[in-house]
Amino acid sequence: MNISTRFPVAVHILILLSISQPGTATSDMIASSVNTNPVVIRRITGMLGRAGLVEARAGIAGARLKKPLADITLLEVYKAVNAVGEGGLFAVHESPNPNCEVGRNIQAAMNPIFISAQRAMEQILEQTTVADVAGDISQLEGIVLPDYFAPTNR
Amino acid sequence: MNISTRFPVAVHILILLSISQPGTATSDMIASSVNTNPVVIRRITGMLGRAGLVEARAGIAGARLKKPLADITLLEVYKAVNAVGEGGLFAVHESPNPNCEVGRNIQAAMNPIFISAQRAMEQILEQTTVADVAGDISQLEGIVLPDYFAPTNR
DNA sequence: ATTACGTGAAACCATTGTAGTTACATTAGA
DNA sequence: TCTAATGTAACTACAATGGTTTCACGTAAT
Repeated sequence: MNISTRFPVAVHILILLSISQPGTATSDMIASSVNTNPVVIRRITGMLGRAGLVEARAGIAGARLKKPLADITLLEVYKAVNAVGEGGLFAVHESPNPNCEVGRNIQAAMNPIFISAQRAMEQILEQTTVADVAGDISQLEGIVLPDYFAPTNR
Repeated sequence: MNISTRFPVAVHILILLSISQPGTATSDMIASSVNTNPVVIRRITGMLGRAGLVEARAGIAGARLKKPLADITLLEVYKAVNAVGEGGLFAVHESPNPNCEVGRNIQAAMNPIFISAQRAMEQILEQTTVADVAGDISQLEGIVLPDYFAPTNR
């Protein structure tokens, strides 16, 4: 299995919000860029709102960023959309046999490795901001974007 | 979503195979330690066999390790059981709108980050062998196991 | 040879997460 | 008031996972 597309879609949404004139990035408009249904966009925008990354109010077109993109790491977005569920990235097999020496210790033995592997992955996401991604896009386009898209410390 | 339990179960299987007398670790016996169905064990053992980590033959009880546990990294096991599917750890939203500057570049912009995040996670798995896990188990048990369980370079 | 045991594999099912879709109440603003 | 947009619930389709049954086949012991 792999990590939900909510994650890249959320990044897509944030970038669109930042480059759009206020009130123009409706869920319909965003959906046509992402190529999905507006309700999917509203669901994800809602998660971003609950995480404090954007502010969206019913009836008002277009959500508003609550932070500049340069202050939003990919890790924040990833967590906002619950990209990896409760139990962590790695699933464990439940209730192995406590009467077997392997069964009763395997989870304790593997857990630290799972934790550090997941953290290693998340640390990469933490080192990049959404502004970095937007900057890469503008480079790919050969377009000059405002200052706040300047790449950070990569 | 999270990574399949096939991964920890496969590690469990390998350790059981190594500490069992030859021919005693049947899929039934392993299943009772893992607490699942014997067919699930055979399915996973089959994947380990196709990856060259064990050798199992129909009619012969218990698979045989083809390498010492100290020579099997967790990454090898993880790949053997196809813990992360074809598309990689991170899913991308398909066919975003090519008429939008964000839509037509978002994948190219995010892909390198996805790649390196996944690789960071996998590198942790590569640094640990199944023998290390077995060694941790024996430590938790306070049991002394044969030399080939000695922890490697952690 | 027959029998018992174990593996390999196919087939089926229930569960879960994801994403798409429809429908509708609610809110802001012209 | 009317329009447009959001928030949310509900339903659907689909895929991956893991459990289960069933059966053919291989091995080994009697």
